[in-house]
Amino acid sequence: MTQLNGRQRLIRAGRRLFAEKGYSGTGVREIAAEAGVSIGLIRTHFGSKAGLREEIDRQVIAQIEELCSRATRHLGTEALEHLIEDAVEWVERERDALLYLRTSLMERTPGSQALLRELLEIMRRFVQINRRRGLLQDGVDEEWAAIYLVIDFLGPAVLEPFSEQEFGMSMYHREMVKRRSAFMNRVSTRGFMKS
Amino acid sequence: MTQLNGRQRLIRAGRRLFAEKGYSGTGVREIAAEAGVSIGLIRTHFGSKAGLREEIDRQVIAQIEELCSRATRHLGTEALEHLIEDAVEWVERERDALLYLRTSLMERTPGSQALLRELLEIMRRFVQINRRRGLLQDGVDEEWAAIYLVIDFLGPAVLEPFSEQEFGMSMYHREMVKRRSAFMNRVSTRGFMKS
DNA sequence: TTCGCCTGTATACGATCGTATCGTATACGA
DNA sequence: TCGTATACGATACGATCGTATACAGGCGAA
Repeated sequence: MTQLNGRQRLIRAGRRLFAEKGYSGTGVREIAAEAGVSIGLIRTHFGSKAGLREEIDRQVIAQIEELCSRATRHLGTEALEHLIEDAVEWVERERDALLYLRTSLMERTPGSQALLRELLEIMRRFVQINRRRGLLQDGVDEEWAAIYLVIDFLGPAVLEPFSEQEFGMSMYHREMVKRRSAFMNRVSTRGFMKS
Repeated sequence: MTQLNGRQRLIRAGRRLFAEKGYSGTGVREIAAEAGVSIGLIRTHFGSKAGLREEIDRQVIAQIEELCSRATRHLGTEALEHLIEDAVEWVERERDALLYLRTSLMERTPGSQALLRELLEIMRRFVQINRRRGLLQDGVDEEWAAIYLVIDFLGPAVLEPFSEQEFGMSMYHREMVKRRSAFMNRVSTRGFMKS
């Protein structure tokens, strides 16, 4: 991290702090201090605090797009498993990005609307492709299937900050993921309750 | 609303503004203005801004507890339908409370941890009862079933602020709810994809 | 009545907010 | 080696933050 320049360090620091304490809960002095640079640099590179957020938004949205579109190249329940596994790997690599995504979604950032739409579009396409391949059960409400997939993608992210306390480990811990993957696979093909 | 006293009006105003713009995004002057009282009254009744939030937390948590425990007195998929329908009625009556719940959960309020735990406990009990009555399929991961239920309860709340834009109506609009209820019923008993 | 209490208002205070300004150091091509 | 752009720092400014203080009217108990 030390070899990063001021601009990149500000992005890192901003992403982490916005994720943890929210946009309006974080001051520019705090960001600059964590990045180890002076406050003025925010203005130099991003114009303002809001400009910094926009840049962070852009980068995180790009990561999510990449993540989802790579996983949904597969089909059926296999694609869902890929999505979960890719998400785990991503979270291990860029945990701050996930928590930022979560916070941003809750704060109704300019970028968060775009992010949600992108997520919905990806899931809609996924459902559509699977229907064409005959992998969808008959009579399924396709729009709700897409919404359902978005919710189940975001769910663990929403619970993540409470996960250590409630379950003793991260929602993206290998063991947790294995159980989640098994459960989701089962639910999506057979359900879990008797009718 | 006009016949409410200062204390109650502050709670209403705080709940709405915290829900919309977050805790640190909302100033005490704004709350007092919306409530139509003076700033000093926050200190009189709640000691501080944080004290006001704690009081709001208490009230919203109580509402959620009431909501969930009433619905889960029923069994099986019928209980899930009840939960959805009760939630709709609650949202129609107290829309701000739902949005507050959402925001609070994202901000990791002192109260939000308690709320999530309560939600988990309710769902765990629900799963356990259904297992005893033989309404659960064999070999289901019960802990994950509870987590899954929490996620699917919170999901629409998370999407709600984007719902009007993305779907043209609230997540708790009758039509939306009907489709959601049907989809969730189907998924929980049969899934939606072929294996 | 008078006292104390409760609800409520008005305003002042110090801290912190985001932003603007001005400064220097370094790098690099002409 | 000069000119200029870029990278970065120090500090000042006005606004707004949450909180504290001072005080006013209403009301029941003495």
